[in-house]
Amino acid sequence: MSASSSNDSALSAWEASMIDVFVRAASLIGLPRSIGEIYGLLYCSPRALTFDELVERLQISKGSVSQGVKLLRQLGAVKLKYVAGSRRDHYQPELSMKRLVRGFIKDQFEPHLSSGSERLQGLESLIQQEDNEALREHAMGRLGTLLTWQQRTRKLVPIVMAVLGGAKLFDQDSSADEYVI
Amino acid sequence: MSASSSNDSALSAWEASMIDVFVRAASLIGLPRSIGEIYGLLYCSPRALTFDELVERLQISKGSVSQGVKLLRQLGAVKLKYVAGSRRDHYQPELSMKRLVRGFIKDQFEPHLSSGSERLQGLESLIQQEDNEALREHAMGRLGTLLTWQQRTRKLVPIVMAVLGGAKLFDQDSSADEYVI
DNA sequence: CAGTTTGTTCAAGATTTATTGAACAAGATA
DNA sequence: TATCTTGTTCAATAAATCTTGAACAAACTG
Repeated sequence: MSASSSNDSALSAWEASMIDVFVRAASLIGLPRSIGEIYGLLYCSPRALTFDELVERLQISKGSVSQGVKLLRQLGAVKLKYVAGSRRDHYQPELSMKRLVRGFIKDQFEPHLSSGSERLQGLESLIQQEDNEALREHAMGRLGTLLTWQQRTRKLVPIVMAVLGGAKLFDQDSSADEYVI
Repeated sequence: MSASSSNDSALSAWEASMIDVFVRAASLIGLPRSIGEIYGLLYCSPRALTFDELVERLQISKGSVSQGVKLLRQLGAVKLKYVAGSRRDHYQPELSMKRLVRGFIKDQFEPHLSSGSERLQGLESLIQQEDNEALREHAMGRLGTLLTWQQRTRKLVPIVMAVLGGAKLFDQDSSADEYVI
């Protein structure tokens, strides 16, 4: 017979291909392959899947599934569904793009933005210790630019969320579409 | 005397701290440490720096500087400045946030978005090979959702660029600020 | 309680990614 | 042409990250 423990849980062609899309998307935002696989399989499935089903169909370890599901739930990308008569956890994917993006921003992006703010605060006093006056003034100017960049980034977040929430803006640059928040 | 070949090119406290900001930012968008270091040092400097100065002040190899500068130029984050009377290349940082973001999106983001489009195209025919009709219809529904997400992402790019370009939008969600493109 | 089911933890191993540095190419200089 | 300067390439090495799986904890079952 065929090699390896062939079970009927193998992924179909379209499932493998759709999971591949999520694996690439995960990699794009710096998340490991297994995360993309787990979310991808849940996204393909018409019903909530159990821990064991994820292990078996994806052929990855229990450890990977456990950690992957943990992070995905933290991001709000996967939710538990309680199924009567079963002790097992059943996992479902979040399907709202807005919530997915919000979860990612809140968990993976905002913390860096906040710690960045603190860091820039401390930078000013270090710059004041520079002896060379011209260089010190130059550095203060650059610090100012950095603060501007930070402010713009902060303003961007709610705008992105608004667009993903279905809001429309009027956009005079792109002639074809009209947006209004 | 002190250990190691101590030269007077060591980074000052504020330089190290500012470079650290860029190293973290680079890591956030999936770029290696050396890229953040190179851009960071150029950002600190009041004048264009040479290849050798980057190697010596950052204490990284010629290979890293060569590859790092190559990518940064590709992203449009670093530009050459021709200096009369010197054969060496002199590098300067791009200081426009809009151009920095545009370069990053064009080089590192758009390609993935484009290849994603192709991939979704092929997915439909794979789904049509699914025997189970209910499952096939479910999969088609999910593919549709994915296409919607892709469209929204594409619409987002020009909006982000517009905001970074200084455009203002009216935003009814955040009560404090008013934006109008 | 003893055994079972379900999922977690984390150190070790596997894999991926980044960095180094010696050999090399291209162009200036003498 | 021979030599020097400047920067690139890429195979080997180092470092960072991910995955595995055995040991463990918690909660249910009989």
